[in-house]
Amino acid sequence: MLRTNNSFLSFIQQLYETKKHHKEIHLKRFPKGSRLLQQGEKASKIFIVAEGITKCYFSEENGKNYILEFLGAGEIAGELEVIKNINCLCNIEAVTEVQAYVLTVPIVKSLLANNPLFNHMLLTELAERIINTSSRSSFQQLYSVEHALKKLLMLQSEHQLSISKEDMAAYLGVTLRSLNRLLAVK
Amino acid sequence: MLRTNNSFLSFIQQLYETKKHHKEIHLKRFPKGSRLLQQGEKASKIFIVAEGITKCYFSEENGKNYILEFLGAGEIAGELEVIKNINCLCNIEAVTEVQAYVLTVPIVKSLLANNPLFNHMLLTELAERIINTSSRSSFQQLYSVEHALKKLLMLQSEHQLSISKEDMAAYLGVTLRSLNRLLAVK
DNA sequence: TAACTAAAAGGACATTTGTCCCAACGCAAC
DNA sequence: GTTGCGTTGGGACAAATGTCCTTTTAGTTA
Repeated sequence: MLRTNNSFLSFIQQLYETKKHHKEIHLKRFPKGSRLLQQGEKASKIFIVAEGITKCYFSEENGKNYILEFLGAGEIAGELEVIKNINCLCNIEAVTEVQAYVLTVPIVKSLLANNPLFNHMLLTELAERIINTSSRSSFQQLYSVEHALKKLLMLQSEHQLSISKEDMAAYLGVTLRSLNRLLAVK
Repeated sequence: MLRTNNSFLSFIQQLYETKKHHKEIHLKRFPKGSRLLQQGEKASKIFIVAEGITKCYFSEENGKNYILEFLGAGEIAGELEVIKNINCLCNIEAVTEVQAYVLTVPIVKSLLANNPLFNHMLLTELAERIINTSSRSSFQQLYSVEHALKKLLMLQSEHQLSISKEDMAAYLGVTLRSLNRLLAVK
C-alpha cells in the first residue's frame, strides 16, 4: 500500500546532481494537503517523490473518493499521462509534507526515447503496479470488507503509516460509517 | 473490456513470418475452455492472441473468481511474469476457440533487452492496462452494482461480446443471484 | 475559560447483497 | 422418448452496507 522505489530514487538523484538539467528538473516542497496533480487537468509536470507520502486517488462524480495507493520515496506520478498523452487520471495529494523532483514533459519524453535504463525501470514499475492494483481489486471484490480491513491494518502497521479514518474508508471503498462499525465489533 | 492491440498483432505476425525464430515462436490452437496460463504455476511461455477471445481472471481461495478483462487479438499474456520473474498471477482461459502465438521465455527476454520498438509497445500496453484496471476498480467500488451492470451491458453490445451470466457476475464481482435480481428489475 | 472546528463514533432505518435452497428450461447422450 | 446435466431464474431469510443524523472528543483559537 505504501509503495517506494529505490532504483528510481537513485536514478533521479544522480540525474539531478549532474546539474546538466537544471532547467528541466528541480526539487520542490509541497505542504501537507496540497495537490501535485489534479484529476482531469493537463499533466504539465512529472513528479518523483523524494521525501514524504502522497496519496493517489480518484474522485468520482458522486462525490466519493477511492485511494489507489500511497506513494513514498522514489515513486513516480504523471508518467502514464505522458505515455498515453491524456489528462490526469487521478489526484496526487501530499499526505505529509513532501519533497519531490519535478520534471518537465520534454525531459521525460527524451528519457523515454533515449534512455534504456529509464525504460527498463519504468516497465518494471508499471508491471508492479498492475500486479498490485489488480490483485487488490480482485481481493476487495471477492472478500468481505472485514477481510480487507484486516489486511489494511496489517499493512498499515508494517509500514508504520498512520492515516485518517476517512482515508482508510476511501482505500477500502466503503463509507466511514461502515468502517466504524467494523472497527467497533473487532 | 474486450481489449485488442493492433500494433502487437502486426509486430508478432511479421516476426513470425520471417521464420528466423521458428524454434521460439509458433502458432497454436486452443480449444474453447482450455487454459493458456494457470494461476500460481510457473509461466514457461508467453502468448499473443491471434484470433478468438480469452478471459483473464483471478481464482481466490474462497472459490470465487474475478474477471479482470477479456483479451482479444494482439493482446499479450504472461509478460508480467517474465518482467517480474514470478509465477502466473492469474488464469488465462479460452472463451472461444483461440489461435495464439506462443513465445518462449528467452525470446521475450531478448526482445525486452534488444528491441526498443517492442519495449515501447509494451510500455504503452501496460500503461493502458493500469488506466483500465484502476478506473474500473474505482468505479466498481464507489458506484452501485446497478451502475456497473449498465456499463457492462453497454460494453458488451459495443463489442458484440456474448458471455455467460456467471462470467458477467465474475466481472462485476457479485454473486449470480445478485446479478439475476438486477436483471429482473431492469 | 469559552467557543469553534474537524475528526471520530454510533443510533435508527432502508436498501442491497449473500446464502441456501429449489424450479424451469434447453440440449445432448443413450 | 427419457435421463442427465449445465445454465438460468427466483423465493425466503440473514447479514452487510448506505444514508441521514446526532453526539462525543480533542485540539485550536479568540
